Amino acid sequence: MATKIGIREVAKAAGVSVTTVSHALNDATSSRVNPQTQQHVRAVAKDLGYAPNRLASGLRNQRSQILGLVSDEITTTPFAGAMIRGAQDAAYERGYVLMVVNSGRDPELENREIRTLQQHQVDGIVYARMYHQGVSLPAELGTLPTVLLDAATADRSISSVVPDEVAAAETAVEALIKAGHTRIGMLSNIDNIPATHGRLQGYRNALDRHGLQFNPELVTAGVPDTTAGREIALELLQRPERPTGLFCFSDRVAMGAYQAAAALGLRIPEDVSIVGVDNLELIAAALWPGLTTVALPHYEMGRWAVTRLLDDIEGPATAAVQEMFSCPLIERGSVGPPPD
Amino acid sequence: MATKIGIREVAKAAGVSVTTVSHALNDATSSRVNPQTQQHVRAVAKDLGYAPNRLASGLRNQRSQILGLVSDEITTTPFAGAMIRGAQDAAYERGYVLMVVNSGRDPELENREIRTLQQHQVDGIVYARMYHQGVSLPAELGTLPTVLLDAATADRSISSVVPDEVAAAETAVEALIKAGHTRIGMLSNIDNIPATHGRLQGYRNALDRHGLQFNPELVTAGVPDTTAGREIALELLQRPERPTGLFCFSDRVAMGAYQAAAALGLRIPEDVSIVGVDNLELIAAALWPGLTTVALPHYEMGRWAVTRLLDDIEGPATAAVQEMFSCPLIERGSVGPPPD
DNA sequence: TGACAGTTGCAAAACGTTTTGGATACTGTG
DNA sequence: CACAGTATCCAAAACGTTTTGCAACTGTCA
Repeated sequence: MATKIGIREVAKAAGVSVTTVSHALNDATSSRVNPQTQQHVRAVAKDLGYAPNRLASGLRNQRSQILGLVSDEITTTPFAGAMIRGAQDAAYERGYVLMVVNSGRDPELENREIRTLQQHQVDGIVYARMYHQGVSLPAELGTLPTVLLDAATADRSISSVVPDEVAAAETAVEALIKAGHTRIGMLSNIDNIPATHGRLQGYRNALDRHGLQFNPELVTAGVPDTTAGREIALELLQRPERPTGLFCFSDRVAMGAYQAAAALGLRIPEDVSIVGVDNLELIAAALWPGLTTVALPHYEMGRWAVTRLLDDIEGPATAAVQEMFSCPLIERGSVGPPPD
Repeated sequence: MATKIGIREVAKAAGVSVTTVSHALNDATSSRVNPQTQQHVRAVAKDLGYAPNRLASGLRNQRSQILGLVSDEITTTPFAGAMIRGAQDAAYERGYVLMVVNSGRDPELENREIRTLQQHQVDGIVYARMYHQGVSLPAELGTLPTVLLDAATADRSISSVVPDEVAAAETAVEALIKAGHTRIGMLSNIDNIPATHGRLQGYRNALDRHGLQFNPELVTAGVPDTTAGREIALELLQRPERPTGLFCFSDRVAMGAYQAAAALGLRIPEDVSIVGVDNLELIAAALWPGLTTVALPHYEMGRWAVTRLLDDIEGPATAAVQEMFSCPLIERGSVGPPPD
């Protein structure tokens, strides 16, 4: 730990110039250095525990090997972890590292944070939002390569990735249909976001596809949390023609449905089957019986976002692409045949 | 967006040297520049939208203004978000930015990641672990300033912050005692971690302090998840002398206790009162009635960790300190007077 | 033997800052 | 009028890399 060892120390120790060291370590193919010297230099470098200073090389190369990840409230949700891990893993594999920054809902703060990232010369930015339609990007981003995570721009001008909400709902509802249910209710969301419309659409698609009639009487909506879920489920389950299957907007809502069923003395899945959306371990695996649900692929989306970003940065320019990820069904114990 | 504007562009535009620009922008106090010129330079810089290149200044100053945050599986838990946000907020306020990296359980990967952070010349590292005792730091860290988040070293050689498990349990159990309970059971954890011992200790302390006898018959332990929680709760609630209050190792375990109570036809809190630990919104607020629990202050611990780290980095050397954070009681609806 | 091509190595410039050690002009003093 | 002292500014070096252009050497061929 005497002196910080840099490229000159290696050069001195190996008896060559810094130029040669640099060539030996980086340009594997370059014929500017004798294979023997190269090998020697590498050995010496390893011996000394040489680690290049990335500030210096970033400065010289105009490439920091840093990616910015800016996000809004999404970091307060249980999904944040998976998304960020996906992004990180992908970045790591390609020699990049992530600078994570979150702004809550404050656009002023967000702009300052973006400027900070730019001062650190990030090579690109992953812009993660709670999925709303028509996100508009802050002007600060300028020409910096960017991709949207869990959101999309109205004009489709930059690449983005979101879950396929429609297909997710179809999968969920079809799980009920395949179990034999024909009177399937939905506990929907009142928020005007893509997930609401997409999942409702998927619900209708699945009914249609299997020759079941859509019945507005079987759909209610509320705030997508457990308390509201319990209330609207209570109401729905007390309608004269009680549904035997319930498609819930989210796992949290489904938890409310469990509570409602318990309050009414209905057993799951014998009396009523339930499926959710999200696959929140904390809830889906904890409920009793376990909740059958479709998983939102946050890890995979995080991965995709930085992979795409790095392709943009390192490769030739290509057209923006809007990606949709499908959501697999996770079967636990909340779906069974309908009572007769 | 013609040419990237650097300090020279500002200098040229302001009709002064780069030296003067640098002085004008940084050294507010230095008398090396005439107040008028300083003001002028600043105006010009703002006009041009000048933003210093932190790679360059980092290189020159041997200070990157970057902090590394390395973590293990903790990023897969629901707590990660809050911890990281706390750390980030504190960093941001002092002009630093966070590089987040997670290694799962792979020490090999972790070492490589730490080396990467060092290549980026991070000024210090927050090392976040699931709270185990006697964490040992990877040798790679060398002399880099480090603070431990949610863990502590055996030798107390570096600063660390953990929740005060004992006090947390005392708070929780006292909530039951104050409501009038005298037969209080505990659903404990079988893992050999500080949380297990600390919370058990706190449970005993609280009983002692209020003249209640500790009764081993009222304590069972299991894996700290909902399924196991249900089972051990079922067992405990069927003992001849049924406890009227239950102190649960965690909110997930408490959720299992809710299920057990429901299975036995016991109402909460009329027949049995329950308190947990963690304050996981997803569970505690969703249960019905809401779960009274003590909150683990992850956000605050994250904040403390980087604040302390920055003090170490920027200030004079001080002795390592082991910090314990207290855990406030969050009252919802699961505690009431015991049945008579 | 001399010209030439190919190989291998190096010195030096550049990336965008910060800071040191002057230089210059101005102020007042003896 | 010379002089020290002060205020203001600047040129140049440095941080640790990468890369360009050039030099030295080797061997080949006429």
